[in-house]
Amino acid sequence: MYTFLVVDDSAEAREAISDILSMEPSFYVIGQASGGQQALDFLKQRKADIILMDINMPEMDGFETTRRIKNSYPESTIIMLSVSDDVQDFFEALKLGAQGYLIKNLEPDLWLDYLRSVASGDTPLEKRIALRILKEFTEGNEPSVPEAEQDVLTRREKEILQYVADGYTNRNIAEALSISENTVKNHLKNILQKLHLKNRVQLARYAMEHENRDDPL
Amino acid sequence: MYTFLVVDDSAEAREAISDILSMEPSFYVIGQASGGQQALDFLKQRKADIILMDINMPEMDGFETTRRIKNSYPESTIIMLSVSDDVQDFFEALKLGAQGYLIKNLEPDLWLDYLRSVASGDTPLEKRIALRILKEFTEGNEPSVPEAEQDVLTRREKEILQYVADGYTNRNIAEALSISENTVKNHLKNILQKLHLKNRVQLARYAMEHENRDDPL
DNA sequence: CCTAAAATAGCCCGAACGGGCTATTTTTTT
DNA sequence: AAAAAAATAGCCCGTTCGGGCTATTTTAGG
Repeated sequence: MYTFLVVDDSAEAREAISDILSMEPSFYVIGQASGGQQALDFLKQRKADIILMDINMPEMDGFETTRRIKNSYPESTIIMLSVSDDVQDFFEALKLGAQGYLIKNLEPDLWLDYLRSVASGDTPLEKRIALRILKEFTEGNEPSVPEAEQDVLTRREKEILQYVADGYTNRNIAEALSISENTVKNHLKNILQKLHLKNRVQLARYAMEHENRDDPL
Repeated sequence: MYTFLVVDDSAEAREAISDILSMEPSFYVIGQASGGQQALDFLKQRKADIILMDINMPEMDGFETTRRIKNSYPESTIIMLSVSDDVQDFFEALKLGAQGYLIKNLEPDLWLDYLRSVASGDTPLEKRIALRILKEFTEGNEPSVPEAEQDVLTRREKEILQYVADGYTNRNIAEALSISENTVKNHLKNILQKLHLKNRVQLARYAMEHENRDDPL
């Protein structure tokens, strides 16, 4: 008996996913959400064993939603869904603490296999399974492991992030570093994009949680 | 030999303060700053033993500047200056970790007495001294201790603060709580004022640092 | 019951933010 | 020396913030 919440902005997609899930007798879809906010609202009322979360959604994307759900319910199990086999997205999902990553147009059988293994909680191997499935779509690519996976931010970007976390405005940062406010904004845009975050408060959270101890660069 | 940095937006005030300090041979004013940012910039170059910080300044007020200085240099000694004998301000200063609070139009002798005692580091009694001086101006007032001094925020305000710290926009918060965005903004304004902070990033910091463990309200 | 505090909501307005662009210079790497 | 990455800077434009107001309704406390 495993309960699912399906989060996707497309109603057709939600139906298609529910159909696949219905092929496994022990899987129950107890809710569908058309967006991140809806998902959060749903979870306030009722918990699901496994949350299937589309990445590409307007308003609040799957990364952000996952971040918030994990923030409120760290123990929740989230599988992220995407049409793409983007390695960056995949690692981003893992970084956010998602339990898995599924490419949408895989065979239903593969989905069920995967979800059964997640549900049964054989879970230290989750990542291996995800990798295996992902590999089906990336064979012929680079060795996939893009290094430290934390050093996405450049030195300057980390510096600016620290100022943001200290509550500086863009203008303040520009003054402190003797550069133009436009440059600060550019860095900010890049940082937001790289970290899949949406505003400077979330950046501040990120900075405090990752607490780059005295950036030993 | 004690070095001082005087922070005040008024040049006349800085001069007056420096004049008082010059009456004590072991006191040296090594710098003046006309604003919070200037003070921070100065401290990047040179440290002062004691920082005299005016509270009422445009741009970045004394509370905010103190918060940042304490953030970067927790060991620094800061005395906050004000024309008022506002009890709230006084406690706010202590809360931010300032070592003292001086009312501007006190007798120079009292200033020197006070600063000598701070400088000599007899310092657990700092607060007592500050209180004594403050008392000269509050005699005839209420028993001055305004309770827990932490419960400034109402239940609702704490709730909203939490959302802010989670990176929600005002609109998001309004939706999550089913109230108007205007109301959220009103709460936000009140919170900012009560905590003497300037923007939501600083609120996020505050929230995370004070980590209301599961608000047991 | 009555009153003070809190929560709700609106308006105006300037400042700050964030996204989407292009483009040049500097630094690093190959 | 050439190529790639990073840092700099600008522009436009719509959204979000934050401050200053007033005002009504709800909730608590005396």
